[in-house]
Amino acid sequence: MLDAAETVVVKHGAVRLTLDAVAKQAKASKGGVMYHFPSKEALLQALVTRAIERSHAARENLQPTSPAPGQTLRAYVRASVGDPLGNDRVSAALLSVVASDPKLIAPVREFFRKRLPAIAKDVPFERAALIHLATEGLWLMDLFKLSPFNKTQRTRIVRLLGELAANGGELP
Amino acid sequence: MLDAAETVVVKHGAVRLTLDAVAKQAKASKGGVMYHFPSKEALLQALVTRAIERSHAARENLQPTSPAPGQTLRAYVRASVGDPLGNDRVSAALLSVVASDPKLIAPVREFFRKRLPAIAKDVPFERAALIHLATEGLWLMDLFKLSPFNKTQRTRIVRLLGELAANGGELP
DNA sequence: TTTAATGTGCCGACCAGACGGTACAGTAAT
DNA sequence: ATTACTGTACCGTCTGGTCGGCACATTAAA
Repeated sequence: MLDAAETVVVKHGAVRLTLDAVAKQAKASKGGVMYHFPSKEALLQALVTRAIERSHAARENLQPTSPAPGQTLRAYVRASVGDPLGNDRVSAALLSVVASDPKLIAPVREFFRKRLPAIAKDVPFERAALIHLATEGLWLMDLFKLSPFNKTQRTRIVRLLGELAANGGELP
Repeated sequence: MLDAAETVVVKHGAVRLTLDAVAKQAKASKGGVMYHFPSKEALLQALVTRAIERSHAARENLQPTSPAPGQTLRAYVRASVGDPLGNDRVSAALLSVVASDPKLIAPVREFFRKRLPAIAKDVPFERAALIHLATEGLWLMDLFKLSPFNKTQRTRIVRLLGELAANGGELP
């Protein structure tokens, strides 16, 4: 059922996430959808929860073997922007709708709040903050298709972010 | 008329930007709104154009007197994230709706594409890209109320961005 | 063993409200 | 007469949500 909802969101965007559309995609009836989710908001909440869990898992899977400083931050960078919009089209499509509802955005905020200390424990604050912001910036701009960088430039930037995180490299 | 639309967007969010709501806010009739804008999309387009112009003007107004390298980039940083969500609540509220419509997002993308070379001409590419991304990241996270930084931290970050842009400072 | 009762999972028709847009008669100023 | 609206009424569509009911399975009673 949630799979069907995600398919709809990715295919037609979150604005067109309709109970009917989900029902159709799931080869069920609207009544059937309403049976599982008491309201549309409940459905959206479930989607958000799932997206958060997936994002969390994506980073865990890239967790480094070596405990050298900055490796966790580097894993986060790779998990987030390693390949353009590869992993998480669902979050991408969801965000615009979720953003306009305080109830839905709250768990996402919580997720972000907890993630920062988890990934940046062994890196100086300002460096970690900069890398974190740039990574999120790139992710968000990709999502809105707003990024002014071409493919080559993007690759360079991602590499730079990884180096800054792990090797303590300096900016040119 | 556009002022009224902006008021509605800021007060109730862009999802509730209704022709009726705009008419009511402008103390006019719906017919009057439709007289000026043939469709709702036209109204949204006008709002987007206005927001872009305002953003452009905000940066121009902070244009530096000295032509030292990085000053333009620094002005951009200050104009964008100098104070939290001070200048441009309209763009903020608009974005979530604009993002889900390719026709509306296109001019924004164009704006971004042209802005990057304008602000980063006299700064090494990787440095400029990093500052640009971090700035946009901070702006977007502020907008979605997703930023995990408190006020003190935010101030530090903004200062860091300015220094990296202008003085060629290095990361701690 | 047959029959009745209860609960579950789902269907599909329908409803009420919101919204974009149309139509049109009227009006006040230029 | 033209322009720039107002005000009202209306339409079609979309959407979230409700509601009665159906098929089926399990359980309880006769």
